[in-house]
Amino acid sequence: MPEDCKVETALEILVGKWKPIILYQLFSQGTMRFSELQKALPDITKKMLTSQLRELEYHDIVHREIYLQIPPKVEYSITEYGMRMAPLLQAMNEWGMSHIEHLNELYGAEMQAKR
Amino acid sequence: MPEDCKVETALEILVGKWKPIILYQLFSQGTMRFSELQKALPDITKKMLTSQLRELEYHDIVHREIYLQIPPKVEYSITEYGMRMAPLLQAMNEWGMSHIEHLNELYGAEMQAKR
DNA sequence: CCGGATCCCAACCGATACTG
DNA sequence: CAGTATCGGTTGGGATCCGG
Repeated sequence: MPEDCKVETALEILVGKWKPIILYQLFSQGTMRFSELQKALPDITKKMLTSQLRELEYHDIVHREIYLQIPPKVEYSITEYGMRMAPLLQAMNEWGMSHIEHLNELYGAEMQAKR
Repeated sequence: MPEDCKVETALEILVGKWKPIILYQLFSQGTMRFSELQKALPDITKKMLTSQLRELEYHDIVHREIYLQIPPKVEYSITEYGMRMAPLLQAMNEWGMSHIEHLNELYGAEMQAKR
């Protein structure tokens, strides 16, 4: 039965213009401050960075640590549970890379995996 | 470097309100006619079914076989290349199922993995 | 420094009607 | 049967400004 397909559940968590790249940063850099994420992702607005992080936090993928001080300091990191996503992200990344090659073979290399 | 993250490439192909369930149908049923897909997905409109299938076809995941006859007959199936997505979809499905359980533990079972 | 609130636009999606 | 055309609603995301 179609209801048994939970691919969409996995997608929910990853879908969002900035989520994959945010996760990539946190996975590779470890703990990062809000401003460090901003620096790493120059084109994202504060609003988007906040909302994307909040959704990841809701799903227990990202942990938000608030330091009560002036000026404020907030650090983000991958949760222990979030670490369990690593193999999946790795698999998606590898599949994505090979798919880009495949598209180049199909349609030629003059395009860069645009759809 | 962030540009090496191709998770988004994999997402591009799966994102779309009906793509996962369409793939689920084709993977489990094999070849299906347009009308059979419509029957299996009662809430999808022809327009959406067509457009989602076209995008999957562009990415060489789905094959479209047209029979020139009256009335028309068109069959859709997973391409040989598309078959290589099976392990990834399987992994995403399993991760999704376990994540639903995890959310239930976190927030209680009164909600069904809604965000 | 780390956001929230508001407004706005573009892309996505649905309903309906029409066609080879 | 298997689509296309058109229109209109909804939602995700960006720009800007305000606040603790």
